[in-house]
Amino acid sequence: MKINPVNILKEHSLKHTKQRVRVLEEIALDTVAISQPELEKKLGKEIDRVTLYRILNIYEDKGILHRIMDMNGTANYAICSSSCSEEHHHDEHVHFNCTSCSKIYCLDVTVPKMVMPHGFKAVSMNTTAYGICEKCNLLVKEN
Amino acid sequence: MKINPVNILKEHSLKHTKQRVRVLEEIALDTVAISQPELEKKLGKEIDRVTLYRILNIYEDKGILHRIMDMNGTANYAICSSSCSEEHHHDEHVHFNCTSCSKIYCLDVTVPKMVMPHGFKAVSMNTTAYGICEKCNLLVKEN
DNA sequence: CACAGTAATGCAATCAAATTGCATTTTTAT
DNA sequence: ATAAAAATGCAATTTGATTGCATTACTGTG
Ligand SMILES: [Mn+2]
Ligand SMILES: [Mn+2]
Ligand SMILES: [Zn+2]
Ligand SMILES: [Zn+2]
Repeated sequence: MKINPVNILKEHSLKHTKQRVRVLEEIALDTVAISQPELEKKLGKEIDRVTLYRILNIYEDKGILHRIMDMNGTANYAICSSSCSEEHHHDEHVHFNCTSCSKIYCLDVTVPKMVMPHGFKAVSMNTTAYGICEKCNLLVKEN
Repeated sequence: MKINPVNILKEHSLKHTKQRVRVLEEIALDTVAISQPELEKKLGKEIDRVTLYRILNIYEDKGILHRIMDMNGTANYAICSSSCSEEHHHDEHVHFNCTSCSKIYCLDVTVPKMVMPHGFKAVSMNTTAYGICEKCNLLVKEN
């Protein structure tokens, strides 16, 4: 699915600025989530650090990006599926966090329904698997 | 199950200091996980901030505590089940993060096995449900 | 139980992440 | 083209975490 930053901005009635377009382009480059530090490094001085924070926050609020926290408390961002909205993120798929390369994948695996104890009402679910990703597994085999 | 801080320290061949005992006591007070900021506040100036960091880290390494990250990237700590070791944490239960009181519960619900895509080898799993906890649900009904 | 070696603690300093305030620049509607 | 509103960049601040080192506390041995 092709990402069109300009359309996305329009759809969410956000002003079209080159910084906002740039951030979406960068995140759309790869299917794996990108961490805030990585993004910062890639964008270098094209975009001010503070502006990046603000853009990421607004994108999350609007349901354009979803944020996945890794075990170090670092934020990672990926483009949301089209069903996400300002009211609710539909991010009910499993994430895979590679302990070798530390990349985070949005897997096409749905989180199974789980029965909560009496009195607990779950409205959303977050599942992350930790282990070795496809690429890292291949690298090991080659050597 | 009753927690005995002194025994726990012995079992893991850690030196017995009043700060270490204090931290375990505090965490054992409640079955819900406690956040680092809360802990810091509760311990006040009994224990230096830096010492607390070091104690929590060593407890996690040793498999005495497990760390649960909330959606803000804040660390929360709970006593591990007895089956946890330095080699491997067995924390395969579901966590419940209340969006109202922000408490994190270790639920007695096991994470169902999920099939990973080809090439991805998961070694551990982390599942957190977000919603309203038992206590907060009761509070709502009362009003 | 004293003592020596070793490890843990507390404090100050440093590093890093995130937020805030405000002047300047950019966008968009008219 | 213009004006109002919003976004950006920069400096300053706040908050969170780590490091180095002198002092203090623990533990095993005699
Ligand atoms: Mn995802
Ligand atoms: Mn737990
Ligand atoms: Zn990998
Ligand atoms: Zn609650």
